[in-house]
Amino acid sequence: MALSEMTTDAPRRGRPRSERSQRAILRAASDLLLEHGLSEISMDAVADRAGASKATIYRWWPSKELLVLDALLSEWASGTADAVDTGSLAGDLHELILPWTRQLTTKPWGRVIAALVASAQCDAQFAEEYRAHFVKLRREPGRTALVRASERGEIAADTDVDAALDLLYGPFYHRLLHGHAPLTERFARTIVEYVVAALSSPGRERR
Amino acid sequence: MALSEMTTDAPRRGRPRSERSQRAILRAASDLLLEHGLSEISMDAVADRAGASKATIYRWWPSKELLVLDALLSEWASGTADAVDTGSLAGDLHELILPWTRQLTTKPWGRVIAALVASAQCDAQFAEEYRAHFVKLRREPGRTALVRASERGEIAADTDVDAALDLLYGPFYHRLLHGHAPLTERFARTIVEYVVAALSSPGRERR
Amino acid sequence: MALSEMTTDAPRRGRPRSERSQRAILRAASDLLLEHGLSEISMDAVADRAGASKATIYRWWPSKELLVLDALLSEWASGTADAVDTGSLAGDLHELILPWTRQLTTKPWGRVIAALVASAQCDAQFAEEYRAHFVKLRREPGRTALVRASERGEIAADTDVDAALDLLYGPFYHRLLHGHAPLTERFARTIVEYVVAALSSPGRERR
Amino acid sequence: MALSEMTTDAPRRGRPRSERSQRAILRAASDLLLEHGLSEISMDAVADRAGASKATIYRWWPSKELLVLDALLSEWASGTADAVDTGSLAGDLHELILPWTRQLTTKPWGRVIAALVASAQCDAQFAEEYRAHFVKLRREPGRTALVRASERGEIAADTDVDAALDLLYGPFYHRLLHGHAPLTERFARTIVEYVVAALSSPGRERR
DNA sequence: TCCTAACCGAGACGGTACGTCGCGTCTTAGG
DNA sequence: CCTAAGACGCGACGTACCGTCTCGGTTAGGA
Repeated sequence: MALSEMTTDAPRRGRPRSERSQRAILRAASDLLLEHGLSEISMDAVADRAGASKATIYRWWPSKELLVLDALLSEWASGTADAVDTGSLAGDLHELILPWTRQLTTKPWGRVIAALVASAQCDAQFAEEYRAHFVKLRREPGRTALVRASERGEIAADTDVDAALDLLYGPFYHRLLHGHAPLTERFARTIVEYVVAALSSPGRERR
Repeated sequence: MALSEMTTDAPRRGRPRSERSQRAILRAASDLLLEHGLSEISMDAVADRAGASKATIYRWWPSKELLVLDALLSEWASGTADAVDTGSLAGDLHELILPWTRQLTTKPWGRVIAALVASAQCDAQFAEEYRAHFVKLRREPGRTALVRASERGEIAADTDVDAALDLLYGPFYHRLLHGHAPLTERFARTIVEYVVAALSSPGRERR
Repeated sequence: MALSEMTTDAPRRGRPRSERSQRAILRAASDLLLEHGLSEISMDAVADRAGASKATIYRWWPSKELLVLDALLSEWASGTADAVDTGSLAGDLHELILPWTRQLTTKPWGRVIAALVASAQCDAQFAEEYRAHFVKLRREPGRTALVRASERGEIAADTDVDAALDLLYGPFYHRLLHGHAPLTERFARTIVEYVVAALSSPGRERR
Repeated sequence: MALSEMTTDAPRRGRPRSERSQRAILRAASDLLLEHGLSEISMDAVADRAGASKATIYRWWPSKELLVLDALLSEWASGTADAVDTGSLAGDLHELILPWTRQLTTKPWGRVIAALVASAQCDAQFAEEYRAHFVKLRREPGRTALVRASERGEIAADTDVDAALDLLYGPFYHRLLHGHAPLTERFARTIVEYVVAALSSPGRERR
């Protein structure tokens, strides 16, 4: 509902928007998304399953991609989980990464995200929307943790934070999207360990 | 041509396959791919531009995805570039990564690859084909370099090679697919540096 | 419109069928039919000329044959011309046959009908539809005239009415479909004369 | 074989035409014709079933229609049956009509002929070929019989022979092509009887 | 005994049309 | 003003035939 809510201050006249339809549409989209790929689901099918009309969907969501993005967000409504300060970089990153990977692997969201990533390639506007809600949302807490670690002197002051964030998140997206190996908890711990080691390497510190 | 070539030893009967058509089709696919996204290009358009008939395309490529994969491979025909032994892990990884990122950034292949990644989510067979030709092809030289580094004692013997490879390649795919930051040479150098630092960290070695 | 109209009493929901499209499609079909043979016209061409979409055509007519049949009927909408009672068999048959042959010869319907006849050979359902709307529609007034003549004693009571109707209509269809000779008014008069002679022959009456 | 035989006097060099293929093709065409309609059979299917190549078919028959016509003629190779002089018009017509209707009804040739008739509508050259081999072939003996009857004084000297032939054959083609009633022997006898009555009607003679 | 012309099968080729499906828009009636 | 229903124009899908075109082989007569 995050995306389709355009809060106008005007005291809306006429029949109000049906919450029932809205929920049914997002639910239908989510369900179909887990069964098929984004390109395999049709607006007709969503409308059908939701018992809604296509016109109603298009009235509130300008495209299939944004509908799906909204459906995804409404499924993951919780979970922003502002960075907890555990006192160490390793601890902070664990707190960020482990719940996130668990969320990613409970259901086949990988293909949904992959499809959104693909859609984003041809639609700059949607790309921005997607990045704002998916990528940055996760990176910002990570950035906070890195800055804290830098202030504590745990990592170098001249650390390339953006590259470091890519070093952290990249491996997960890589496995999620390419599927060449599973996204296990063990893998998550290993990556966090490597990232911490990379950034806190004495060799770098001395430079 | 890698994919559509099924070398049968049997003495081919009937009219032989037209190499001209084959090339024209792959070229048309490549060209269109650089102009539009995978989902925006139609088989009709490819056939039209290639001066071929749709039937001919479907005779040799079972799906748009495999055609596009083939087109991509034929564009990048060269470039496997077996791992050069420079004597150091950092040198080896540079030799692998820098030419590859240069190749990725000369043309807008990002969206093509993203679309292929998306397609792979819903088609296990294509996913395997894609991974074999795109992902593994790049990982194997990296694996070789890591094994050499391990044998030289440059990195720990118990290094998780698969995770390390994801640590190396993940950040590049991340930026390529999400587009939140550019794939610069500077970025490549930084990531290689971090990866080397992560694996050769004295803290790890002593353990 | 006769064929594609399924009058349901239910209070029609949703957007109503577009009469404009319907008319344009039938018109396009008629026009193309007069220029080419049934097998030369394509649904694409009909859709194009009608400014309609193929889906709309297929929504209302299950096959090209039924569309063409409908187009033909809508062109000949009038003209059933219930048998007029002129007091004599010869007069009645003239009233039936002459306007009909004029209708048949004003435009090149011959090849259209021939094509429909051919199509009917392979599709029993369409054959029935065709016969009901084309053949029987004309035979019934003829049958009425014959029965009247029989009641008047003009022809034998034991006349084989079906054979007599074939004797009457067969020669016209023969020339129409085979084209070995023209369907002139003179020919029509001659056939009617022969048929009346055949049925009212004293030789037969006495038997 | 009648149609595809262009007897050149030149002493053909090279490999002679394969009679085996020719027979197989005609047989395949006949078989498929009895199972499906002309428009349902494809040259590919004929080639396949005959174990021949499409090129071979097109080398000898310029179109599907002419191939089918040839196949039909080769099935009915015999049967021209020059008019027998029985001494009476009724007898002569019986001799002509009864064997012919028997031939027409033994197998579902009706639809084949109907399809040829339809094809003839759009191809004047084929139409002529068809009429020459199918229609005229039957009409000529009929014409002979009528002329004899006229000379004997059995029918009027001013009889319109062409119309009379249409009166005779039309009803059969009508039932054959429209299928509204069966082509029984009883029907044949009735039509012949009516035709004789029509032509020999005293009313006409005296006029 | 070769040579070579004409045939043969197999099967790929550029096309055209098929009938279906999904898109995003529209036009109804009704809450 | 919103909703469900559903028809609309559009355009791509993957398939089936069309008639043509190479191929490698085969089968004759003439050299």
